[in-house]
Amino acid sequence: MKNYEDIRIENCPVASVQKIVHGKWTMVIIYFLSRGTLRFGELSRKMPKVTQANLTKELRMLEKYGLIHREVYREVPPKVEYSLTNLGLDFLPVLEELEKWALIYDKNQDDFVKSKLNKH
Amino acid sequence: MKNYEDIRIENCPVASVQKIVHGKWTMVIIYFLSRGTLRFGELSRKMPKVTQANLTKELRMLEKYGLIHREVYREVPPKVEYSLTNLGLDFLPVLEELEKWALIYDKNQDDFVKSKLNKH
DNA sequence: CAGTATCCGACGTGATACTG
DNA sequence: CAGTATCACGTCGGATACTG
Repeated sequence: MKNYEDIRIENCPVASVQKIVHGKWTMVIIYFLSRGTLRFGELSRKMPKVTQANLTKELRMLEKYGLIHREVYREVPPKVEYSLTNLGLDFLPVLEELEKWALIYDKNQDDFVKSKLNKH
Repeated sequence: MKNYEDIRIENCPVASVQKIVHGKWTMVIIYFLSRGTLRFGELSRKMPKVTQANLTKELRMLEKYGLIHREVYREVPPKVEYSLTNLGLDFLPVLEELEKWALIYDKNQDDFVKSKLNKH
């Protein structure tokens, strides 16, 4: 019995990728890069709430996990471009489903609010 | 975590639901509940790495966001059943895409390891 | 331009003990 | 059985300042 309990989370294929979706800004980064290659500054400007330090951290993580590609141009001033890898592109269907669900979720929240307002 | 309302401003539809997928165990909980209603103890046994305290927190969060339903039976001993709401069921396509991607990701990692081993 | 370096506080997460 | 209550610890993320 105890042994069967130990099988546990291996039965959930989702658990292994939790470390990727768990980052606060990862989904947003992938979303923006899905529309095309972006330089660091461009990405940073699209996400003004993220500090450069944290944006760098997240980008490094996504690079490490193989979802994005970092292309450094040895120029002055320096230029770095970020783009999705094939693995990153494969992630887009997830994002699309998540977007669809986000719409449902938002509508649900609206209905919830309205149902409260309509009470009399 | 700061408030997630800030993210919403940045033109990314995904950002608004980040607070849900960000939880370490939320996806796993939804995964298990997608296979049917479970009692607290059953769920807990499937996820032995999660303490009761944290499992409760996550369940309360998912309940608050409307993804799961908590049914309390006033019995002795107490009995509580968790199940997905319609909104929770609507989330399953996201989970399915994520599972598909997890397989690609895992294979990718394998290939990465193999390519390292094959170097001579 | 594209980062680093450093500090700090808030939060997430786990361990343990207790309860109606 | 299904939780609560505490405590402890590590990490995440933000603010600010600095650099090749």
